[in-house]
Amino acid sequence: MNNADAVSPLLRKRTGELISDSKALVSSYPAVPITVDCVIFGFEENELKVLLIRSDLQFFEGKWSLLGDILKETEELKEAAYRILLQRTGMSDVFLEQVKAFGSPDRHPGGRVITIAYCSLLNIQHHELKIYDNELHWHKVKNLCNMAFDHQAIVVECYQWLQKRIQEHPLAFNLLPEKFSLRELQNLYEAILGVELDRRNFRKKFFSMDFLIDLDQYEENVPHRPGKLYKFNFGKYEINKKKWFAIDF
Amino acid sequence: MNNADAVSPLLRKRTGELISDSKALVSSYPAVPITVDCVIFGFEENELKVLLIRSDLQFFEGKWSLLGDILKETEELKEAAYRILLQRTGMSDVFLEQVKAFGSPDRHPGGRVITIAYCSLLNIQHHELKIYDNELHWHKVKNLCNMAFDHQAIVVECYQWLQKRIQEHPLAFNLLPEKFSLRELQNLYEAILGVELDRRNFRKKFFSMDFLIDLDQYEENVPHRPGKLYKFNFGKYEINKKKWFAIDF
DNA sequence: GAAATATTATGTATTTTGTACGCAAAGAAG
DNA sequence: CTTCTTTGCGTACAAAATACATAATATTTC
Repeated sequence: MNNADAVSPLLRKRTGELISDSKALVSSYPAVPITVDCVIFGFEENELKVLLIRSDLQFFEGKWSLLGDILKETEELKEAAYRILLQRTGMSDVFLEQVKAFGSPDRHPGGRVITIAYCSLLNIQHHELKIYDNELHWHKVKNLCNMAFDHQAIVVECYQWLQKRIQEHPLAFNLLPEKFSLRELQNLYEAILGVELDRRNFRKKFFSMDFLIDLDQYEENVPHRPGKLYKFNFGKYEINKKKWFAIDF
Repeated sequence: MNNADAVSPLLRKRTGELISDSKALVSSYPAVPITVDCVIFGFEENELKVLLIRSDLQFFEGKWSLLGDILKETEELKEAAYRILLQRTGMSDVFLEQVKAFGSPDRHPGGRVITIAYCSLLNIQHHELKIYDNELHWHKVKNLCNMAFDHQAIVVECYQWLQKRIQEHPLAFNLLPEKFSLRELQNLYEAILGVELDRRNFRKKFFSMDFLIDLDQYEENVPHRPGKLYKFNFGKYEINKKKWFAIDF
């Protein structure tokens, strides 16, 4: 860092003269290492899960960490998040959105590091999903503990963000296979929101929105009467978003 | 920047050995200058406004810029935002929330600078509000143009964030005086959301939430029948948030 | 001071949406 | 064939959103 002679815009006296050398200005600014962390959610056995890796810092020995990396010099923030996702899961076409920047001066034991947290949603059963590193594991979001850095707080923020978002937008479908039954969809909402919903009213609500495509196919290998399978009509949703109603809580 | 020998967590080979010197690790990371930018909204003459300053970079001569500053070495992100607010407006007890990080590599002509955008809401008529710098001006959000950096995009994101938020939480009151009439409140919602609402139903909705305190005082110096003045009961809201209903759109 | 005008304040009728159930049909298991 | 579970459809009732009517109170105008 080279901030000895940095003059912040806030303290700079306005002389009427404009700053001509903006490169010199920026070089005088103190700099901070930036990382991007991905909170990758999946849904398995009726539980919301998050993908974590064992920390490779001695300081956090045995603790779990989010999947992150250093931001490259000429890389977009989102680009970095996609890069992490691709390398860790083998998947490229996944839902990804920025949630929040975390920048407490003491959040990293090695000095100040600011991280931008991204939330990602994917289908754990997807055929493209390939997790090579055996230090990677899916963890139930319900009982997280023993996490490195401020990563527990980051997961909590992303989880709350997700709870709000799935009620307002059709994000939840990213966590399911392309074809799903209404029961699977309901289980997902119940698990994420932590509530019990009435089957019949849940069904009625989704049908009234008219975004589900009836595939005229049925579940297989279920130990009960198979339910119909549906697809979400993302195209129709984009055209007429207003018909999306908030889900009960 | 000292990233010649930086090894990203993603590429680091997992040998089973843990990293003991986390300070050396962080020092090897490339670093980026960080700024915090405040999108300060106010409400005046039935219009949403944003506080801007003339850019002091020759590159952006004549263009308008958000109020921002360099992040200090041991400063919390939010702390920096409060510092900017205090120095620019003289106010310390204002609504402030992080909205998004903006980090395109080319958003600053002097080299890469990442900024964390905060949204702030204040009452333009507040007696504590003191704007010293005569390069500072309130601008209508409706017709912004000629802005420096990516600041126009940042304002747009914050505006959209605000539109969503005022429907779900009682943020709007931060833009009004402590005592306000129902008409002022409705004008505020109509201006921010860009819709027309029915007076009688708007009133009914707010009264049914039961968060407004009837002050038994009336408007003064208005050219028509004075309306009753109310205060928002933040305490009651904190206890029973569930009674907040979404406002119409 | 009376009438016209503008705005506040309150109410009601209708429609739409949410909620709580009942029950038949389809498959699985014994 | 009977029992159990789950899907799928329907209906009655309660709550909320919407549209609109009218009275009350102040200012302005003549």
